[in-house]
Amino acid sequence: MVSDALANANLLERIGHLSRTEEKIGDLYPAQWAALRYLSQANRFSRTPMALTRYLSTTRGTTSQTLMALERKGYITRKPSKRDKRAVDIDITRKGRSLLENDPILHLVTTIQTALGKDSARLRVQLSLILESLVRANDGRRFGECHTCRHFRRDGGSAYKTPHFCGLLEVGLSDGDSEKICVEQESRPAA
Amino acid sequence: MVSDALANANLLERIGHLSRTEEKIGDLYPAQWAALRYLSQANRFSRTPMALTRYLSTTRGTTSQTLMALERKGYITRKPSKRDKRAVDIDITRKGRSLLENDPILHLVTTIQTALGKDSARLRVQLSLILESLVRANDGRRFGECHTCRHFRRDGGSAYKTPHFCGLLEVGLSDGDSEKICVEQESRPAA
DNA sequence: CAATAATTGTTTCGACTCGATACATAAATG
DNA sequence: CATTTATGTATCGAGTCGAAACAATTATTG
Repeated sequence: MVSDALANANLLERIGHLSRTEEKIGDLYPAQWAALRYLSQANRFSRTPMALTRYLSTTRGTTSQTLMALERKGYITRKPSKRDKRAVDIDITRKGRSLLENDPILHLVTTIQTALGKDSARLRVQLSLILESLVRANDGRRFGECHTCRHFRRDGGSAYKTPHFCGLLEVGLSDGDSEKICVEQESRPAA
Repeated sequence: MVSDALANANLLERIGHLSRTEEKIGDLYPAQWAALRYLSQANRFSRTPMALTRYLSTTRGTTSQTLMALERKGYITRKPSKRDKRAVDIDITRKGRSLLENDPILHLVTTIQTALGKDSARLRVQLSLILESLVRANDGRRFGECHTCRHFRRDGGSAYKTPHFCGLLEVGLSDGDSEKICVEQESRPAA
C-alpha cells in the first residue's frame, strides 16, 4: 500500500522534527549535537570536516561554522592533519565526552525502548534499509562500522602489531578502531 | 536491547535530517513545506496558527513568520475567524494545492516503498507507537484523523443535514471532514 | 615534470529557523 | 466586572544552511 509509505514518511518527518527540537535544551544546538555525536562515533580517518560534511549531507561552509562553535565552547580540538596537509584532524575533548553523557537523543532512546521494547530489533532492520536507499539516492556514503567493511581484514594486522588491518588505507586497526564508523566503509558482499 | 533503541534513535535522526535537507529544492523551505502539508491535511477547525504551532511543537512567533512567507508566496490565505475573533482561519489556495503535488516528501515515500514494499504496514505501527509516546512526553496532541476520535459520531449528524457529528465542537461533519486530522482528536477507548 | 583539475577548508553573504519577549486583542474564569 | 488565560503579530539575537569566492594542497593528465 502506497498510503502506508506516505504515512510512514510523515511519521518519520514528524518524529525527526520533534526529537530535533527537543534537543535545544542544553549547551548545544541541534546541528552541533549531531556533529559531536558523529565525532564520538567516527574512527580517526573520519574525524575531518569533509567526512562530517558528507555524513550530514551538508556543505563545507556550514560544517566549518558548526565546528567553530564546538571549538569555541571547548568540546573539540582542531589541528592540521599530517596525512593530508589540506585536512584538519578533529578530536573530542574530555569536556566533550562528558557532555555526551547527557546527549538529549537519549530521550528518544528511552521513548523507543518503552514504546517498542524488544521489537526495536525489527525496527532497526527496516530503518537501516530506508537509510541505505536514501543515502544511495543521494550519492552519499553509509558510514557503517569499520568491521563490516569490505576492506576490513580481521586478525590481518600482524605486520603492524595491531589485531586488524584496513586494505584500503593500508593501516593497522585496533579493536577499538574496528567498532567505529568510517567514511570509507563499503558493504562487504554476502559470503 | 538498549543498543537497538540507540541505533534506532540515530537512524531516525539521520533519516529525518536527510529527508528534511532534501526538501530545500523547490519554492519552499522545510518549515514551510511542513506547514503547507499540515494545512492540507487539517480539518477546518484545525487550520489556525495556534493549531499549527501545537502540531509542529514550536512557538506562535515562529509559526507566524512561516505563515507570512506562505501568504506572500500566494500559497495560503488568512482571514479573521468568525468563531473566535482572536483566531485566524487559514486556507490553501489552488496554487498551494498544485504545489503539493510536487511535495518533496514524495521522494521519501518512494524510497520507503522500494526499500520495504509490503512491510511498510508493520513499520507504520511501530512509528505510530513512538510518536504517541513522544507526543505524550511533550504534553502535546496527536492530531489523529477525525473519525478515530472519541467525540466522533458516525451517522449522527442528521439534525445538521450532515452524515456525521462532532460531540466536542457540536457541529456537523461531512465525509471529507471525518478523514482529516484535527487538533482536538482524542483516542477512542477500545470497544 | 609542468600545467590543469579536483579536493579540502575557511570566510562572507543572504534568507530562513527558532525561542524568547513584549504587545494588543479577545475569550474565559471567578 | 476584574483578573487570568489564550491567540496572534512584531522584533531581537544566535544558529542553520546553501552558495560563492578564495587559498592551499593533492591528484591527474598530457
